[in-house]
Amino acid sequence: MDGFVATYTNRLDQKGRVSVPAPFRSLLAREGQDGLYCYPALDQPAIDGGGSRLQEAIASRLAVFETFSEEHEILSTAFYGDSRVLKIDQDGRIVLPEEFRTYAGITDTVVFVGQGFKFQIWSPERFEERQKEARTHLRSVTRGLGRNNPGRSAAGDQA
Amino acid sequence: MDGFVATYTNRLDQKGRVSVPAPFRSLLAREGQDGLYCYPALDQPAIDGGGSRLQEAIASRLAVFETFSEEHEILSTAFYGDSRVLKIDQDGRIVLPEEFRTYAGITDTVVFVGQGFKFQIWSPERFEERQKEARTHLRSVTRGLGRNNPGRSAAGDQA
DNA sequence: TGGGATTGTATGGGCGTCAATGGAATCGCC
DNA sequence: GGCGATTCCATTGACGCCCATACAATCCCA
Repeated sequence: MDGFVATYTNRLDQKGRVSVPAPFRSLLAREGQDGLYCYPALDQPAIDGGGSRLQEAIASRLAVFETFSEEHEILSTAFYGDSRVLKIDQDGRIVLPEEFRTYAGITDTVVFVGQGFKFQIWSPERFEERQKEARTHLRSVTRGLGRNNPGRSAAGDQA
Repeated sequence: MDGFVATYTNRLDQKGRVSVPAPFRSLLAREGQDGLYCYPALDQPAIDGGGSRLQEAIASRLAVFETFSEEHEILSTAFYGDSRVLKIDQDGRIVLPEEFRTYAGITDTVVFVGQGFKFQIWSPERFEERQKEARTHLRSVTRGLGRNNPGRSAAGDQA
């Protein structure tokens, strides 16, 4: 069962470095990646990250369009232009670029959230808000289904 | 999977030289190119640049049209007629020809934008608009529009 | 079974190297 | 010899690489 699972909270140091959770690192290594592929999440103030599977997913979305078509041009600008390949140093850390920290509202602490074939990087505060929403939403859904409270929300707890 | 990824902003000096971003240079080297293949982008005030993969993409794009057909003539003129092979000096810099700077509205700063198999060179001002447009477009594509209609609507597959 | 040792991870900091950039020097064509 | 173009050199600042520390979980062994 390969996939990014669980959430981890790590701190940024003064250089803007942060450790990628070890389980995520070993999964990336298994995908045959040395760098970490990242871009701003489309509909959330967070950063999407992953390895070759994430890249392939993006490439396949572009592949349906004719090369040099206007559609291909503009989408590749948005996809690749906003992406970064972050180098993972030998201690397992990355430096989060300024644009990403701004976009996600990150200052000195980040949350890594596993999402299967990719994961997300959040600021703790914003992730907390989102979790709250997700829980109430989930509760209303389960109530509607007439089930018992199944327990925690899907995204799990702290590591 | 490697391609041109991310955006870099570099300055032109008084001689019109500008550093090609180091990651782009190493990718060009891996493609077995020493020069940088460039031409004015078809529908945008920017310069397309790349290596052998870009040239192959152009060739295969042209190949679908019959030689001497009107489409072939028009496209080959656009792709080949105004193209240049810019020499990369030993410090990793190129000299942007006057025609290119004029076409792209470049004065003293340029933006290199990765687009996978190629990249583009923009003036910062114009790129900002273009980027806004691209992000908006991506959002609208990803949202509601038919995800299973790769052909005519804008959307590809799920990522 | 308890405690010490060991290992792996996260984190902080020092330092050398490389990339970007500006300017000088050299080459070549006219 | 003049002038543009190319090569070479110097500076600076960021980044990668390395080492040190702290802490927790695990293992080993008496």
